[in-house]
Amino acid sequence: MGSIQRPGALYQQVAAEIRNAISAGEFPPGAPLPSETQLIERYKVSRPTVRNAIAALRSEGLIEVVHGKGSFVRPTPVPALTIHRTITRHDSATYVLGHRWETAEPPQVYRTETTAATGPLLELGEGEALVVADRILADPSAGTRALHRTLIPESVIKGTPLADMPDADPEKVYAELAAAGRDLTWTETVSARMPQPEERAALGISEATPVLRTVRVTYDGTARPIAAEELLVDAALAQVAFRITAAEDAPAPS
Amino acid sequence: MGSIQRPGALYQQVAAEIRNAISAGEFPPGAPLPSETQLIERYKVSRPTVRNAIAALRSEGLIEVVHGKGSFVRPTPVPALTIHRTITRHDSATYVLGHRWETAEPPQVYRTETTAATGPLLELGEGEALVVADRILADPSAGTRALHRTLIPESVIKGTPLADMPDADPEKVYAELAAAGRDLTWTETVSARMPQPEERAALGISEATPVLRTVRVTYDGTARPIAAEELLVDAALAQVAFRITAAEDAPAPS
DNA sequence: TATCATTTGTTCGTATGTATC
DNA sequence: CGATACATACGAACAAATGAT
Repeated sequence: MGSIQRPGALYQQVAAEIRNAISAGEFPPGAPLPSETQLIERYKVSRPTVRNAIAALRSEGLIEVVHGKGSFVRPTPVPALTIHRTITRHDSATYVLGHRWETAEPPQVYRTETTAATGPLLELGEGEALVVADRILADPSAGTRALHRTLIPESVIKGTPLADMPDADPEKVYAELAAAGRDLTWTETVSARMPQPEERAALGISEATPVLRTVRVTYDGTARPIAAEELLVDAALAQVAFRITAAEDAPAPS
Repeated sequence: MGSIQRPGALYQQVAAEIRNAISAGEFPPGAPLPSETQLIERYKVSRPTVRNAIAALRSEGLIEVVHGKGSFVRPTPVPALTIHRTITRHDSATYVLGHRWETAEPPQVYRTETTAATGPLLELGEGEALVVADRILADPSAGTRALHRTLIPESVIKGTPLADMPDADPEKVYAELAAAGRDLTWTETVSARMPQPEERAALGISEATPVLRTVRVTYDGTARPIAAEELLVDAALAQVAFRITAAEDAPAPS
């Protein structure tokens, strides 16, 4: 299936170098990359090799190339359009984001701080203390895997039993929070993007295949959300389905 | 933005030829494409040109290339995994799949027959009569467009007022069906894939960007669905959000 | 308006490495 | 092991888009 390109290939090395330079901030979002000629000099490779590296970054959605101008770091896409639905939960199964998964590997739990990527999820600024749990889930019957991440602000956990069991299942987390008398509501958002190289490797995703990203944010009636869950699955193998029934007081949809 | 590659480029012509050959059935799903050497002879072009064409088809997700073996037509991905949710509709706005759109161009309505792609949506075999309406929708405030398609079996329309107004808005369709005494329920499915070249052009989607595909299937309690809607939007610009509240009799989710 | 330098796009040629059968 | 097929890499030349002169 997903033909694994040789990682030691010259153009892959160049692509990795540029990738690192971007994440290191040398080329911030929107900034132009060095021209092909400059990259040739910088890395002492031929033009086909440079172009191959650029093509790899392009197909990851990391950069954008404009004929006659140059290559530019693609800004993190902020969805300008959100298609909203308001729904009421009726299902009771203890599923992770609506599906029963097995945990393929022990969860990785760590403390960190909110970043520009994770902060907005929880409506927090950058640099706030955060407890993160990463899981690799598996559905053996479908032969699929998924990446699951739970993010909870440390301020929410502090003083609760959760502080002593940071590797708890999401279900237990919600049960604890509900037991603490919180009245929970949720928002779920479905989006899609091209996977990053590590995500492709972890999920075994073949090229030109996007990932579905489902984010669930939990509220308890206070100003800020108290937790966020993120689920990444191969979009070629998985979909998210909603069975809908009209409430008696609701007219027909559309 | 989306740097439009020159359509007249040699490798684009070759890519188009292969694309046509695939959709014409010369290379069915799973079948191997001719080798690079054979393509060089067939189209009288150089190896880089052939490889460029193959790279284009790869990035569309149309073919899969295996080192040392060959290129193969990728079978239409059937989602092996569906993440299910059951929800109750409470919103009443007359939106198209939950969002207010403007119709950018007059809808294109035509009669056709179900295919291997459209048949399963309505749980019909191939060759059943179908009324299809294609729309290009726009959200000027977000600067985004969407492709919307309505599919209704002719057997459902026959004898109803809809037979005389095939270009009706989806809202009117549901209103008519509900007025006919049908008790409607719906299923919505969110998936993602790489756009086809025409879809990319119609939506102005930049490369390496997937499209979100939302499909709504309408049931009326009988065995088969009576209508299907399909909405395609740029996944970099749009997301689908569900605001969730727990029913009083429902436990916490997940 | 026209021209020019810069930058990316396209196309050829050639050679060698590596996976598959 | 050999034949076939795709992957990587270099060199070279011209075309086309962009922005500044």
